[in-house]
Parts: sequence; C-alpha cells; structure tokens
Amino acid sequence: MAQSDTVDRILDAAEELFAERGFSETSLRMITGKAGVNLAAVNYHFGSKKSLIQAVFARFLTPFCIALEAAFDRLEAEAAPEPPDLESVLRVLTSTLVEMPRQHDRSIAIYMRLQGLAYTQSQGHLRRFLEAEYSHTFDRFMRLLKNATPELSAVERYWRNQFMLGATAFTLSSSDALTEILWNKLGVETPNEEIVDHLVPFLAAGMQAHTVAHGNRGNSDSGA
Amino acid sequence: MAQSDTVDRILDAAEELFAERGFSETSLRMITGKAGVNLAAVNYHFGSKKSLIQAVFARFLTPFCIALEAAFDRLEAEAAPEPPDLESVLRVLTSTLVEMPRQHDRSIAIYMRLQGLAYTQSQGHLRRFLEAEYSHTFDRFMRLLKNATPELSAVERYWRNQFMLGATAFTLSSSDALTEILWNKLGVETPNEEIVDHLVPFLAAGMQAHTVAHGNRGNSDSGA
DNA sequence: AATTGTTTGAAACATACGTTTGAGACGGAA
DNA sequence: TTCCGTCTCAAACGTATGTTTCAAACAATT
Repeated sequence: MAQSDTVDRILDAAEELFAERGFSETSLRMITGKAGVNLAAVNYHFGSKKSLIQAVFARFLTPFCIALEAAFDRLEAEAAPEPPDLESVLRVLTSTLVEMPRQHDRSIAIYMRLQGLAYTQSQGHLRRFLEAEYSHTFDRFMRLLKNATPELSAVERYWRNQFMLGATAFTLSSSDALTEILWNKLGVETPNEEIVDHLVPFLAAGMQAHTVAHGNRGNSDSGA
Repeated sequence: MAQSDTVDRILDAAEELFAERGFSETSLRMITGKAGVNLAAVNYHFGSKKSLIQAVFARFLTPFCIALEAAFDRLEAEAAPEPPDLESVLRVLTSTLVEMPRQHDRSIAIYMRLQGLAYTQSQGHLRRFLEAEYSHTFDRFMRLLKNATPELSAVERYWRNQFMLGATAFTLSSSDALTEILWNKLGVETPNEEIVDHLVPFLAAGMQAHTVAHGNRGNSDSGA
C-alpha cells in the first residue's frame, strides 16, 4: 500500500467504530484490526489515541466548515440588506450538512453521531480542540441565528439552540434505524433529504414559540 | 456501619460518578473509593458492574414511573371525556420529573444526565433492562401524545416524536456542561428546573408546527 | 550499490480494569 | 460459649488497554 494509505485506513476505521461504539469503548486494536494495519501505526502516525480522535473530527469538520461559510456568504448576499430569516439559515445549515459527506461515500449518520458524541462523552481534550479550531464558524452561525430571532432573550436563544442541536443530532445520528422502523410500521420510506424537510419546520416553530414568563431572576433582557 | 448501609453508599457514589463521567469511564475502584467501602463489596452485593448500573436506574426510575402513572391518572380524570392536550401532557411529565428526586436530597441534574446517558451510551444490557421494566409507562405516554396531536399524520408524528426525544435527551444529558457554558458567557445561572420551563414550550410549538406539503408519496393518511 | 530517512512488524511494556479468592470480623441463636 | 450465616477486607487473578521498543523492510537520493 502507498505511503500514507495507512493514515486514511486508520481514519476510516476509527471514524466508523467511534461513531457506532463511542471513544472509550473502541480500542486501538479494534481500529487497527478493522483497518488491516499494525497496532503501532496509530501511535506512530498520530502520537496518541486522543490525537487520533481529534484527527477524525478534523477530517470531516474542516471541509464542512469551509462549505458552510461559503453557503453563509451566498445566503447573506442574497438576502440583501436584510438579515436572512430563521428558516433559510436553518435550511442552509442542514442542506450543507446533507450534501457534504457524499464526497467520501459515507452515510451522514456517522458524522451526526460523531458530532453528538463530542457533546455527550466527557472528552475534555476534544471539547477544547473543537472550541479552538471551529469556534469561528460556530459563532457566525450563532450570529445569524441571533439576527433571525431578535425577539428572543439571549438566555432563551441559548437553550433553544441546544434543543435544536439535540433534535438534529439525535435524529440524524440514528436516521438509518429510524427510517427502517418507520418502513416496517407504516410502509413509508423517508430519504435523509426528506427528514430534513420534516425537521426544519419543527425547529423553526420551536425557536419562534411564545416565551412564557416564569420565575426569572429579573435578568431577562431581550437584547445583546 | 449498619448492615446494608454499604449498598446505599455504593448506589449513591455510583449514581453521582456515572452521571458526571459515564459508565465506561467510571471504574469500580472510583465508586468504592468514593463510597468508602471495599472494592469487593460491589461484586458481593450486586454481582457485576452491569447489575450495578441497572440497580442505579431502578432505584430512581421505579418510584418515578409510579408517580408518573399516578399523575397521568389525575390528568386524564381532570380532562374529563376529552383527551388531555399536548402541553399539559408534556408538563405533567416534566414536572413529575422535577418534583421526584427531592425525596433523596439530590440535584435533579444527576437523574436527567443518567436518563440521557441511557440513550446515548451504547449499553445494550441497559436498554434491554429499561425496555423490559418500564415500557408500560413509556407506551402510555406515547398514547397520550397521539391523542393530543390528532391533526398530525402518523408519519409526521413519528418524526416529530423523535425530534422531541432528541432535544430532551441531548440537552438533559449534558445539562451541567451547558449550564456552565452559559454562566461563563452571559453570567446567568439556570437551575435545571428552569431548563424544563424553556424546553416545554419549544417542544409543544415544534409538535404543533404547520405541516408543509412536500414531495409526498400520496400516503399521508392522518389516522392511526 | 551504498546510504539515508521513513514506515512497518512482532513483541513486550506498564498499567488499569472487573472479578475472584480465602481468611477473618461481626452479630444473633442455640 | 459455640455455632452459623452475613458481611468486610487485603490480596491476587486474568485480561485488556494505550504505549514503547527495536529490528527489519522499504523508497528515494547520492
């Protein structure tokens, strides 16, 4: 095999195993076994298991963020002087996500599940790495979201953001299984692109739900 | 110490450590260390680590499901011949959750995070245990949900259910981290009881979002 | 062909894990 | 007291983990 075919084979295997089993539950021996390379290759090429985890994220997150930023550029240009509305921001995000991983002939579910694990599993180094590397794109998305929902307080928007993220990551991460269950139950097939068509209105409606007044500490500013 | 003080001490320590670190990342030595008991006590009293995990869930899920069923009884009685509406179903669920763990002088965050981990971490035995033990209550909740959203097609309800589940499980499973981030960013502290107050309107609005007509295969029956 | 730097290979490393063992301590019943 | 079942304790078990080692194979340059 070519010089650094090994690197890609390790990344491919790790990507798949991490997604389906989590980080701690996936050993280097499983990865190297699946990849058909020597055990020591991981530490030789990546230095440590932690660095391998980060490399897996970097390989799909870097091109995704580039594509997303470009899509945001187009969106803001189209919307002219007005800031883009909520539903188009969401739709740009999700459609960029859906389009992306075809490059590598991989189900989108894998990347969504990885993204979910990054939040869920307590890997401090990963959170720090993602924060340091991709906070720019994330902040830009948050800014677009903020301009699209000026009526929300900062706190409310923060939580609703998390709800959106959860609904998206959770559903898409198991989209294959969910689609199969639905097929068995109702005889209806739902391609991934169509799940997004169900998802976006749900998210948009949730984001724009009327705020209920509850025991606030008097700190419910509705601005920056 | 009394006869089976040890059992409770182990459960207390395990509960807390599992919630903040996950299952695989928490060793029996951490648990017994924190509990101040001997390492072998876990295998003596519970048989295995898997059984301990299940025991931790059983200790809070069993009384919770009993309380929830009672609350559902009251709700259905109050609503008279009509089925209870969506928001009250959701609110009964969440408020029962919030009220419950005070009995044991414990932050609700721990139980929320445990519940999230049950979905997130790939512990096959746990999922099977919860399915076998608590599916009755879960099914009843699903039935209430169905009667509260008769306008939705079966397909649409299926997906929106997943979105709700995702938003809830995902957010609650990392509520501590998210609360901390929010504190660093905006200087606002959000007790877990209040997260639920943000969550319910979001979910209700999402469930009741207007359906958009998209490429349907002509099979959008709105019945059972 | 000789030499260099890079990559692989099998084996061992030290450590941590869940679990088991067997001896001893405790407390109530005879 | 003697007995017996319950429980605790320190120690060890076997296994699996991430990582390191060092010799061999390889590729490219001189």
